[in-house]
Amino acid sequence: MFDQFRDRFPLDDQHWNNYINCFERIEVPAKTILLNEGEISKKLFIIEKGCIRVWFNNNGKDVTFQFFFENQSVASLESFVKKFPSPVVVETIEPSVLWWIHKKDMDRILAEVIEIAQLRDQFINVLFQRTFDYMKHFFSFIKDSPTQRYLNLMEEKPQIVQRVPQHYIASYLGVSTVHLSRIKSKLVHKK
Amino acid sequence: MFDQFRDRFPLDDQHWNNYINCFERIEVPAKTILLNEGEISKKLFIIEKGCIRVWFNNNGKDVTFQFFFENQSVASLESFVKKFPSPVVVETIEPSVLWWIHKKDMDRILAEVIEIAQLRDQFINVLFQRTFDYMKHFFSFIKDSPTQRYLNLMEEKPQIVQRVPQHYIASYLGVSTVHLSRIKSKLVHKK
DNA sequence: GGCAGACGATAACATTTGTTATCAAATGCA
DNA sequence: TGCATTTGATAACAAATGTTATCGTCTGCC
Repeated sequence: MFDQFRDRFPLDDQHWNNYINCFERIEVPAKTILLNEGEISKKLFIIEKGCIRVWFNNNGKDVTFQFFFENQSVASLESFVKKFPSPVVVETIEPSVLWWIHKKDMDRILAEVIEIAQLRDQFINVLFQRTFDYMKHFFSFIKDSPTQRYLNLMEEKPQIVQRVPQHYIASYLGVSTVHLSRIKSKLVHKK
Repeated sequence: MFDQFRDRFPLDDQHWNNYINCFERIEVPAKTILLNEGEISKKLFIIEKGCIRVWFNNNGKDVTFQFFFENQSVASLESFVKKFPSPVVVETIEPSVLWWIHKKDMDRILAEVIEIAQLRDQFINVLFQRTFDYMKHFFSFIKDSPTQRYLNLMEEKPQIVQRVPQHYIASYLGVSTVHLSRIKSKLVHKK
């Protein structure tokens, strides 16, 4: 699982093994809630197999706003970093195989690792990249129609369209399930 | 202008003065374009007086997506950091007094300053905070009606409502100017 | 002072999107 | 296998929002 990341980290084997031993492997069924609204996040997850959605309750309707797949790490970032009650629920969509690490271990690793200039730069790059991704996603809400957002999604993240139930995608795109059906139907009709 | 920031930086006066001497003061009229779409951003601005909007052209309509006021720093972040052609235009709304610094100076300062643990943590915090702000703004597009977004804006950033022409606010909220007028009119009527 | 352009309100109409209800197909599970 | 649940399509209607056009006011500027 971790081998694929090994060469990005200029650490000796002892440190490296020490770090990856902090992770624990679990297997969970679909619809497992990994973090509930209002909880304070203590775990960071990495997905070996499966997928996860992050959503929140908006006046009784659930609104999905992120999807994660294999090899991605997942947490309610704001809650994990700042110890705020999580505004979101983290939940598996498919039966999944996950690795998790406790926040106190993660903090310790980060504190050590950030002294290494190269890793620090990687870390800062990741933070920038995350902001850019949000900006981009946000842009598309301002400028694109729901139909265009759906087309973008198929183009840019086909995994989501293929693996995720459609009603989750609808709320991710900011439309009702009925309307997403209409959008798909119109697209097929035009061909 | 820079005194207000002085105590946050554990630097000796020589370094500090050296850094702030990299900034240059300019006065510009309203509707001055500081960075155009497609340009690569070389300057970071700090606003002493005035306000700035960041917008982009979407099929002939301009869409505003950020406002900045006194004491805030402004750049097309993605362009400034990654040297990409800017997707956005940076433009003054009011006649403004600005301080700017060239990217090559900023990079040098950052490289020096990031070795200081305390400043590095501040820097990382700013990056996190920026991401959280985007998430929050984005959330409100998914979950709130345009009316609610307008109410939030009045509550959270009254400066914008007070100082910025309404048609810019409309595109910032993701509605047409006509609809924003309707929203305001309904709110007044209900009182 | 007067003029051009920017700004904002409003009306009428068009289009998009949401809501509710119903049905069919697929899926999971006992 | 068979039943309950989930998922998705569609229709009919309601509500929200966009578009175009018109008008009045304000503002900066010569």
